[in-house]
Amino acid sequence: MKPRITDSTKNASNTKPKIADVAKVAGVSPTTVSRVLNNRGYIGEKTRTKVQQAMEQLNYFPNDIARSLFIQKTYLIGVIFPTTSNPFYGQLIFHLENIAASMGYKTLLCNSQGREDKEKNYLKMLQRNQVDGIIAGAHNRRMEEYDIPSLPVVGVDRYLSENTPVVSSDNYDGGTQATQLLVNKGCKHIIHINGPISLETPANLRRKAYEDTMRENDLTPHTYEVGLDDQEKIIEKLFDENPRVDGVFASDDIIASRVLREAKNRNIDIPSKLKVIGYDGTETTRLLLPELSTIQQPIKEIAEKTIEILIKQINGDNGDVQLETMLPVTLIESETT
Amino acid sequence: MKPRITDSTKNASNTKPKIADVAKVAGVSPTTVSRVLNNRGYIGEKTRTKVQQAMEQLNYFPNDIARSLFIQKTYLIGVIFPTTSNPFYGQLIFHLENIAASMGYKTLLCNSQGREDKEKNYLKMLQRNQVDGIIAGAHNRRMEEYDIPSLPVVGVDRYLSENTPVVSSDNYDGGTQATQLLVNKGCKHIIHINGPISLETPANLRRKAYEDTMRENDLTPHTYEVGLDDQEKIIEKLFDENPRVDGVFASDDIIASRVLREAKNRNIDIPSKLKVIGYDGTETTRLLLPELSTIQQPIKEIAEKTIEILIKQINGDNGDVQLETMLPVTLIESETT
DNA sequence: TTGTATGCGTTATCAG
DNA sequence: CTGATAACGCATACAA
Repeated sequence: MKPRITDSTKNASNTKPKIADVAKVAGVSPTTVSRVLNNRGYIGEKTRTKVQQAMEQLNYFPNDIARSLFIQKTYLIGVIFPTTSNPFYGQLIFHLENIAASMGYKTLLCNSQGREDKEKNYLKMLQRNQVDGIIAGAHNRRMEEYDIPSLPVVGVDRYLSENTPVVSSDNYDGGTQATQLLVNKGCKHIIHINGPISLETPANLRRKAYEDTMRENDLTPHTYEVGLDDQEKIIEKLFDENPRVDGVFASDDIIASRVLREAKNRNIDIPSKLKVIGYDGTETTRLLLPELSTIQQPIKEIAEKTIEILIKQINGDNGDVQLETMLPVTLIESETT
Repeated sequence: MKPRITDSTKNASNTKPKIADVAKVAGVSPTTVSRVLNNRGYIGEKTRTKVQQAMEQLNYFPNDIARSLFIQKTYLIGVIFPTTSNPFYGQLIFHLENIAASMGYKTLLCNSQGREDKEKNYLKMLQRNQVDGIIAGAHNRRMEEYDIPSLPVVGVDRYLSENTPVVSSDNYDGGTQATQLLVNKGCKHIIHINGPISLETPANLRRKAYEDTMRENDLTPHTYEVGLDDQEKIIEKLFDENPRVDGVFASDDIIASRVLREAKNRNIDIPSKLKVIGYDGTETTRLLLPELSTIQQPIKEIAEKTIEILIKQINGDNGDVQLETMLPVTLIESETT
């Protein structure tokens, strides 16, 4: 009952055809084949079609490895982030790959999991693979490993090293809008939750904006720092230590969702007793937790700007790349405020 | 105030050092350098250290492109899925890349967005790049394009072509468990929501299991088909047409979350009036929507098995690869049932 | 308009 | 134990 495997007429021999094979079939020289492949120089119409037919017949695919070796360019970019599993990075990487592909670049994916050793290994791997550029938003502190001579690098929401361009959302404005919204809604005891301040990231501006806005409104700022694995514990502590808390600005939507959960556990009504606002506003979060108010990052625009700057650098236009780009955020007011 | 850029002592010239450069510095032949690089053949201890020092000094990185060209192997695998933005694919791709990396393979990322034209382009791109293998779970129907002579391919939850191995969760068992749970909880009017049946995917077994289980319990199965863009509309229709519905088995958690939302809009209490169960159980869903009961796929195990089969094929062990692998699911009972 | 020869950086073969 | 040489598949300078 198994369907028999029909003999493919495409390619009798099992080795991949190369330019020389195409040339032989078409009755021309390898150079000519290369010419029709790249539309370079003058070629007769008849020879062109002859060659194209030969390529069809042999099911020929150009070998980009050999080509890369010769032209000294791979059209490969490395993309290093903690994990595609996270909705923000997943969506960001989707757009990065998508835009890169539309410009002829291919994406080598690296999930560093926030581990410095992995990140360094990936960096070496990418260099061995002769990538044309690197996009990263992955690690803890500045790494001199990112100072690679003549290898363009762009950071997303992370300062990678001196002189490495960074693209991010307008974190200060986002932090201000989030905090001010809670204030406007009458919250008096507003707490901020953020990642460790030791991470040198533009996202720290969210915290600064929070603190500034609190002070401008004669309120006392209070920030809790969380890591990746201690979020639940810290949030419990937050509630234990601050029974009067009536507003929380979480630096991302995952943390915000954990706050909502803990509030539910404690029978604290949202939003009458406690208002919560997050940050990111990914598609997935909007879908699964639409009731969460949040500051939405312009993820697609961040990706576009990042690729634009990277490719500008790859092409040697180093003159007019700005070191820091901040894109506008959008306040999404929903049911938790 | 700008910090001055300290002259790097690593590499004065701006061109990447190659084996010949290392050889020159170490005072040996390129062959010898290659030998210490690959630990091949016999090498004197002194020459080895001499060479290693030279590599350090020049900050030498082997050129994997050139190496690939010679050894006829790239250690590259192509990964084609609709989008990393989706929590299920994001998590799956994370594990795939992670495991591949641990085995020395690099991942070329392709987001096909469910579009056949994009998928075909990616397939060509991957072949031009001489990938050693392809993992895909991306498209609508079988494509003969996946029948590539001597290029290993493994599908995840998708039948790609005859003779292409597939790895998936045990969809039939998952569908049975989900449906039976609703039945056990007393639901009489259980509706199933699934993707178009025209997709030739093992996930269709979820539907079959639902239908079989319903009949075994003397209930009438009723399935609504949704695409990517019409989910909200179809779900509204479902409620309009079935006022007595008291149970919904959605074929993924995103759909399930939309059902929950619509139920809320209509003031239908969950779970007393309506019970809902989804499918996937990704980290993100569990985090953002923990109240949702679901059938959890063993995503990491799926990734492991997929890579195992792919690499087995890459290594030419074609004998004992099974065409279809189904991994066990886990019922997560939460608050929506 | 087309063909010949060379080299991209690496490794394997074979000789010393 | 080490070195010279050819070849992987391709694209360019140069020749015809």
